[in-house]
Amino acid sequence: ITCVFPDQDVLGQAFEDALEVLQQHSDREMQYSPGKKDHYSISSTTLYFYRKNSAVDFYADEAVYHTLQNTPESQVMHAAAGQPKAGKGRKKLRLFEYLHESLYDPAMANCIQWVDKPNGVFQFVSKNKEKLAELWGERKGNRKIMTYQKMARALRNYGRTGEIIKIRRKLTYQFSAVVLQRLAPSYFLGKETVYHPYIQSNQEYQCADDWISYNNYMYNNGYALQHANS
DNA sequence: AAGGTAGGGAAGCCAC
DNA sequence: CGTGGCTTCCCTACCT
Repeated sequence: ITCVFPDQDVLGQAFEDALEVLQQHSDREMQYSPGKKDHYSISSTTLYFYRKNSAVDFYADEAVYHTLQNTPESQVMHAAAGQPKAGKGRKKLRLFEYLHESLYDPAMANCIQWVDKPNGVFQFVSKNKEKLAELWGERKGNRKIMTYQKMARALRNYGRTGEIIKIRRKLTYQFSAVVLQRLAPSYFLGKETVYHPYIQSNQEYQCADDWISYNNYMYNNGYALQHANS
């Protein structure tokens, strides 16, 4: 497992949290490789782990801000040695996992962004959303090229299960609290005070200018804050 | 008016 | 063979 933290300035605390949690698992399930620690000072911050027991489904690789595609092949091979990339034990990547991963990838920041990170609200960038969709299609190995329209169709299916719901704003969606917690366990482990799992009054957050203008938008249009129709 | 965004039925694909 | 999770196609509606 290779965990890449591309921007330590942004993810500094998250990185420390993840490191702590992963190290807690070191003895039993995971072997932490401290020899690579000098990578920390480089722009790309990388943690290397390998699984002691392949039966243990430790989900940190998908969950914690990794961007495998930015990792040099040699490093990937090194980290993934002895563990087939698409073997039996490996679950197929889900769309919401890919989106979550992209949200933590600075290289994707021109395609997808958080609007309200603690509540899992995110938004596609109109100009570059097709690029994100294309990459998703490539990742899945689809026959035809993936488009935003088709990807959004899949997103609409999430609405039925509630994994991701549509926010009444252009290109904006929200992960459910359950999905959010499943996707970033290290963000919450031992950090209960940080996360508020339910939608709450907005004065508690002022995440971004965007969030404020979002509230203004909702207010001016007379929309309820959440779940306008259900 | 036209293009962008959104919703959803229906059938197809494919790994498991 | 059945099912889950999309993927592909297509039609409609609304908004700017």
